Amino acid sequence: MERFARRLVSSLPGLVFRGAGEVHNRPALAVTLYAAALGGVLASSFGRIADRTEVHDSSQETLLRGMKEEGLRTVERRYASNAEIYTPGDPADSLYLLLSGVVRTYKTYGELKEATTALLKDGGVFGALDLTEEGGRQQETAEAVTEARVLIVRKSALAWLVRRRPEVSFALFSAFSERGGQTEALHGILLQREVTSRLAMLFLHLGKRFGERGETGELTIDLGLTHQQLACMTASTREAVSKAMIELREEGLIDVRDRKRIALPDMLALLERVENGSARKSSQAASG
Amino acid sequence: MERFARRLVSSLPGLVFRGAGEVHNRPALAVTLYAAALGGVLASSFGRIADRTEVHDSSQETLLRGMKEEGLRTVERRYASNAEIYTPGDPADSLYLLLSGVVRTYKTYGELKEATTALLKDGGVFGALDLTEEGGRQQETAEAVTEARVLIVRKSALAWLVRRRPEVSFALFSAFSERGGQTEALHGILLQREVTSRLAMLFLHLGKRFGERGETGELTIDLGLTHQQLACMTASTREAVSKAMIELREEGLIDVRDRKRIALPDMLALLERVENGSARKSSQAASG
DNA sequence: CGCTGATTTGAATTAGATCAACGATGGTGG
DNA sequence: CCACCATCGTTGATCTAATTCAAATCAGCG
Repeated sequence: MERFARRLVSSLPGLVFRGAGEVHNRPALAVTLYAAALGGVLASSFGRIADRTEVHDSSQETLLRGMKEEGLRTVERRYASNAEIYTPGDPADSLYLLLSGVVRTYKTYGELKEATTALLKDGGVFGALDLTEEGGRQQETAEAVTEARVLIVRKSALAWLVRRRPEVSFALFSAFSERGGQTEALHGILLQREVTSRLAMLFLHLGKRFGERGETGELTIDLGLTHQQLACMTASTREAVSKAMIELREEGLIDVRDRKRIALPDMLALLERVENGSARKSSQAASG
Repeated sequence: MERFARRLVSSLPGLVFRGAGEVHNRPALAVTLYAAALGGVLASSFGRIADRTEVHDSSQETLLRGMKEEGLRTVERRYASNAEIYTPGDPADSLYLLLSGVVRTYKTYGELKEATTALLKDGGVFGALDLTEEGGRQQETAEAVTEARVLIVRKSALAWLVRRRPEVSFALFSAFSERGGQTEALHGILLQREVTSRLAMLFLHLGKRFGERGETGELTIDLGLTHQQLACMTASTREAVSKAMIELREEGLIDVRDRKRIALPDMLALLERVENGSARKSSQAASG
């Protein structure tokens, strides 16, 4: 798949994939690399399926099978839409496996402001991601976006399982790094200066993770997100999101269907929009 | 220590630690929680020592001992200050353990702009943090800030070791979650709207991780950071950092000693500054 | 139908980026 | 040891983007 993405990317004007060692501080570098990161999605737009999620799913299966076969005590719980799963201060002695549905985690900053830190779909793992600190507490809030089924496992039980079945640790590593990728993506969003770019970046990210491919082959994000929610994910305001959405819509980069279904006709154009938007005002080769 | 932090925090006006379930959308909540997270540092300002790093160090020892005893093939390498350890596109088939010195990882955005994503000290682990994807590539650049000794281990070798010695996986979990905490902290910084707040947040973070306690009991950050470097860590500019620094200095929240030694006389006041700075302009109870 | 919440628009204000310029600093090589 | 140069810190003027505030429109729903 990576080969495929490389071919795909290098077939576009201004996007050249370079090998290791050649990639220092060149124009359009960020586009290139991010395009490579988007490889799964881009490739699947040509009829192929991203393999990242498959890998991940299989590792979750490994984990679930291991837990089952060793008779680990787990609790499966259902949460209605908007229900809180845990809040800051709750003991962080368990890990949460999302079996179905969508869950988001967020932090509150300022007095009333909240920022979404991650959006998870089935197969995701959340809760403070470490097995060592038993006495820790949650630092953020997790809430169900859609109805969700969650499997709750004590970290101590998981630690026991890891000792007994080392291979499940790989499932955990995989889940952790998946989560790491999420937060990395959030950086990609927050580091953009302009609201429009941040929003574009967010859509790229959401499209990659939650996009559904319709009949026409277009990727659509159908999470029923309000402008307020988008503002929370881009560290911005409702109004600014409204304006940025209109801007992106007029440029044909996104397309809002009936109610809150966001279609992404051209992810690469969207990506270039991000680049150009921020490239316009970049200066001062930084050395810090 | 947590109990201690709680007592400490709740002894301050406006800062009340609440138990689980009581912590929904209350004023000063973020202060409370962040103060709890800072517990180690705050507590140590009363003569106690943060335990987080100790735990971490011991887990790295476990890892090193395991690698040694099983005869894992590793490469130890020295890097001069400012030397590049890897760049984007390099194969991500190894993990890097920082034995001594300081290393930073950064990404380039736009054409010339770079953003520091993590600052690591001895005991830190870097490189793409997953053991599963062998074929992946680095997405960011790692460079030595000070002279650094780095131990490089193949992921495949590490995977073998995990299977053979399940306990080392805990060391890896610990290292990964440490890194996760780093990126979380970065979010805390980037989510602040104002440069002054972002800078204050950065100092809190750096103080927590790199602060040295002098004779007077003050925490000082002595990394020789330039304004340009601070700008890179706060997604801002040199000039804006200059102004923000002066502002913080005039408020007595930081104190710059001879050359580039930043002293933090009162971490909690700094924290409240972040809160108030953003509280002034918070509105719209968010539900997204 | 009137309510509530979401979206959109506009005007005023402000924070910060940008650009330019200056002295200070520190390291380099002659 | 000194001249040179690059980087750093600071300041001010200008300009743009985004927040803030206010208000109108629109949607679904009891």
